[in-house]
This record gives sequence, structure tokens and C-alpha cells, in this order.
Amino acid sequence: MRISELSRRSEVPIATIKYYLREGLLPPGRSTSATQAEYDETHLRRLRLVRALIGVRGLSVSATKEVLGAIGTHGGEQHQVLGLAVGARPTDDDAAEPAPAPGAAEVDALIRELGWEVSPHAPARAVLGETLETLRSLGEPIDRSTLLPYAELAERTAVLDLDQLRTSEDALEQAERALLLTVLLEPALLALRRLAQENESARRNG
Amino acid sequence: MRISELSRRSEVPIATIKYYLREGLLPPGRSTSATQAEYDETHLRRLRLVRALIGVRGLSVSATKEVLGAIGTHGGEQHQVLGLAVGARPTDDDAAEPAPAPGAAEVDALIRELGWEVSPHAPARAVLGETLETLRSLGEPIDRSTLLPYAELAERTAVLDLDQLRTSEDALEQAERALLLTVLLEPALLALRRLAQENESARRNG
DNA sequence: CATTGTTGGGTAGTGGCACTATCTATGTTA
DNA sequence: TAACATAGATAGTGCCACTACCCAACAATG
Repeated sequence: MRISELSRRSEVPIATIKYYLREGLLPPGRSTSATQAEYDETHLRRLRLVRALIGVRGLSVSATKEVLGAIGTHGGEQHQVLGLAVGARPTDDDAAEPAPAPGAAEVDALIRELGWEVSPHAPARAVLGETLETLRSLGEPIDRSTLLPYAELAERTAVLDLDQLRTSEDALEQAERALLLTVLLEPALLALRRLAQENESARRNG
Repeated sequence: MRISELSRRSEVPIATIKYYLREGLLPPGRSTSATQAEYDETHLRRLRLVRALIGVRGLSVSATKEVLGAIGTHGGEQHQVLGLAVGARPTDDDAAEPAPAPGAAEVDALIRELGWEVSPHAPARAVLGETLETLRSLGEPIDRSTLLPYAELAERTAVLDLDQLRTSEDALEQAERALLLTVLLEPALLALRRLAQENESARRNG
């Protein structure tokens, strides 16, 4: 298909598609001439994925590019890929801070206590540490004994997540599935927590 | 204290504090003259809270204002307050869409099945519905039986959350605590899930 | 083959957001 | 009295995610 059909089927303006092409979020089509290129279903699929990551999850364009790039290169290695999106928040801090990382010690201790086997460079470690540090500075410290039951629930969530992945064959498709389930499910899980909070609050207070 | 001390203690530039004052994120100080105002510890506390919501959680200024406004007016009613932040994503869609809401039926069914008692207007409903709808349109549908165990884990997370709140007295402080635990803990919970995924993945595949 | 329309590729413009800088009249402090 | 700080207002900045426009190829149609 040509770009106009891609635009129509994805409901993304042509100008925006061109922008994504420039930014490398979408692989270029197969050129058939100087002013013509051919796109296929994988482009459509990828475009919809991009839109979902940006629109539903709220990732920035550059964060989306990073995540998608990781899919392309690391294809099969699920857990290497998935980590990238978690640390990416719309309001991104400066890159390159090999600083001692606040709260890292507490995070290390927690992970050791849980017996988890995770990379020392996982961005999620920094996110966790930063959050704990912030809560502490606000006078609402969350200690390890408080966090532990949360971590156990996270563990069981992860089991559910991994169970969902057991059915794919193609490596690229597998990676895309993983992305959908981890990144795109995040707002849904937070929404569920919120609804559960409201319910629990109503149950306790009437 | 005056604004310069507030700035120094919070490490927020004076110009930014003035900006927050204009935007209503921070209540004005007590004016002592035409060009002088007095701020106290509550201002400092609030300012740090604002910075945490914007910086750590990535809320937009307007979303932060809404959440804080809700604290002010609804003070005690926790679960009414907490919902506001969940629906707020940095990339905000148009307001005012009384549209039939995609995937609402599925969400309703799920909530009924769980026996949860939540407001029909809870923003989290829409977020959940939208996410499910998006996943469906991407060819990766999450049906109710898949979502149910996630919801049960969310329920247990909510129990932990509410347990944390049992120790405050002051209504305003209580609301602030609630905000911290729900909104600011979100990145931490997602990070825990991510770490747990990596661990589980390593455990299964070696 | 001429006309009409589309495309790739490039460049420049737009609107929103979160600040940031500057100015002025008025204060306070040393 | 001189040096400095402040509230309040306005204007400017840098970034981001588009969006609009232009042009020289082409393609499709009659």
C-alpha cells in the first residue's frame, strides 16, 4: 500500500507518518521509485503500536524509539528489552548520571532479601530508589518491611505476565507481545489498583 | 519565611515558585505589605509535594493542580480524591467526551463480577476501558478471565494501601498521605513489577 | 500524450507547556 | 540614605509533537 492508504487505515495524518519515519519510529517503505514507496501490514501494525505507546501509555517519541529499537536488536531476549520502558517518563531528567544513585542501597537490600536475580543496571532499580528517596524526603518513609508485601504481589503479577507470553512463535512478534503486555498494561494495572482502592475504602468506611 | 528562603530550602527557583503561585499550585503567602509576603512550613511542604508529583510521577502542572484542588475541597473523602490522578496522563486528550466510552461494557462486567463498589464516573474506568480497547485493536485482546487474576492482585495491593493510611489524624495531612501513597507509589510499583518480570524471566529461561 | 493527482523528501511554521528573565513600584535592612 | 529584596506583571525561551507547504518526480486516466 502507499502512504495515503497507510494513513487512512491507521487514522494517522500523512504528515505525522512522515514525522515518525524521520524520527525512526517506523521503518521506511520499500522504494519503487524516487517518489514512491510501498508499505505493508507490518508497517501498519508498527504504526498502531507506536500510537498506542505514545497515546495510551504516554511515552515520549524518543522513549518510544528506544524501546522499539531494543526490540529490533535484541529480539528474543525478553527481559532485556522490557526494562527500557519503565524508566522512561515523559518528563525525563538529564541523561548520564553515574551518580551514587539515591536509595540504591535500600533497593539492593530489598532485592537480595527477595532473592531476585536482576541486572545491576536495570533502570527500574533507579526509579525505585528515587521514589523511595523522595518519599523519605517528604517525611513519609517506606521501609523495607512495608515494601516487601508489595514486592510479593509484584512477583505474582510478573508470573501472570510471563504466562501470557508462552504462545508466540516468531521472535519479533514475541517481542511485540511482550511490549504490549508490559508497557501497555501499565495504565490498566494502575487503574485496577485505583478502582480497588475505592472499593476497599468504601468497604471499610461504609 | 520569605520567598527567597522558601526557594533556598526547597531548591526551587524563585521564578518557578512565582509560576506555581500564579497557576494555583501553591496557596499565596500572607501579605505583610504591597511587596512582601510571609510563607510557612505548610508552603514548603506543599511545594515539595508539587515537585514530587511533577518530577517523580510525571504529572503535568494542570493535573497536579486538579489533584491538589481536590484535596483542598474534599479533604476527608479519600477515595473521591485519589481517583483524579490516575486518569491524568501527560499527553491529555480532549476534555468533555460523554461519548459511549469504548470498552465500558467489558469494564462494567468485570467490576460486577468482582463485586466491587465503585463510582460509575471513576476516571479509572475509562482508562481501563481505553486500554482494553487498544489492546483489542492491536490484535492482542485481554479477556475478562485473563484480567481477573490481575484484578485480584490489585485488590490485595489496595488492602496494603489502605492499611498504610490508618495512622493520621489531621484531615488535610491524611489526604496528603493518601496522595503520596497512591500517586507517588505508582512508579515504584511499576518498577517492582518490571524487576519481578526480569527475575521471573531469568528463572524460567535460565 | 497530456492532464490530473499523488508521493517522497525537505524545510519551515505552530501551539502548548514549563519554566525563566526582566521590569517596576514598593518595601526592608544595614 | 544607600543597597538590597519583593510582589506582581509581562514577555521571552527552549523543547516537543506535530503540521503545513513546496517541489521535483512520478502514476493513473482518458
